[in-house]
Amino acid sequence: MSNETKDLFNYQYPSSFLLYEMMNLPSSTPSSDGNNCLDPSSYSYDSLLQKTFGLSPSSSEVFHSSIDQESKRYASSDVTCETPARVSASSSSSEAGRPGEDSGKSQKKRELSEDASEENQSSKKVGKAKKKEEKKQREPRVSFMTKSEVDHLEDGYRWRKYGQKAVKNSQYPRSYYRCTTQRCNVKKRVERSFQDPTVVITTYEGKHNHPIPTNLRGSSAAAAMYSANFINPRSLTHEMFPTAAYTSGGSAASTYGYGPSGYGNANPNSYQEYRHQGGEYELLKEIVPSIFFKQEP
DNA sequence: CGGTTTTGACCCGCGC
DNA sequence: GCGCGGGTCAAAACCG
Repeated sequence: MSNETKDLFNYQYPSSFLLYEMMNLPSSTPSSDGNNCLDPSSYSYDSLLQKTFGLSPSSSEVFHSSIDQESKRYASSDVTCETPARVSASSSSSEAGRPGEDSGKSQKKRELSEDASEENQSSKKVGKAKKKEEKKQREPRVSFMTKSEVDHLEDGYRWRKYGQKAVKNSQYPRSYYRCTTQRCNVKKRVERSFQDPTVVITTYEGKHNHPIPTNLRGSSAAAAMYSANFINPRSLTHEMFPTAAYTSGGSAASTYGYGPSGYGNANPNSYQEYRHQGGEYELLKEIVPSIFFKQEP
């Protein structure tokens, strides 16, 4: 981590560390072996970090937990990708659902309201079936756990909040964000761990089809990314995510950072910009390099 | 004034 | 079939 980064990091997130997890979602993902674990062979997190973040594995530990569907997220993972010594991230590639996801739901309502109109009658049914398929093939998701006081991590992209829901068994709500770039269907969810309020879980879904907005608040954005630091998440992870596999010696990468603002946005300029970590390694590559590599001494 | 956040309503899938 | 929880919509409020 560069000095600059560090400074920034310390400045903004003195004690934040990042936990991360990448998951493949639906079973439909071509992930290697069928289980929902990430395929270690595909992407070693360490290497990922080193390549994209320029971080060395020794810098921190990474946790990886395989998660199935978010709904079962922290509960299902007995499957676990007992991660060996290294964490691996996998990418699922089902981009199939592409056009959908978003459209799926948005269509929903539109259909409902427009259905009233004649022609939509048929599209309604078709649409539903279609939606179903689309739904099954959700986009790859990547989720990160970051110890931070702020909920909103800045990752360089611009997001618009479109919903918030109370999370069961948690006193903290989950916020839903969508990339504001036109035709970009990337979404992300942000919530706090109910077991450790200091940990923010951010889940990205989809892949950005556009470059990162350049009007970031300078290094702060990058810093932010770094900020989501990683520090020995071990204890945390174990307690919080029983199923999460944890690796020692791995490194963690931070993906985004926050602006000083949190929920509401204390920082006028940074309020809704983050760096997004797409759903997969590729995404990481797309995004990270520009920011992280630069800072590498 | 345009873009974002808030928030209640709605839809859907799933388990019982 | 029903209830529950998750995810999204969209109108209104808010803000720079």
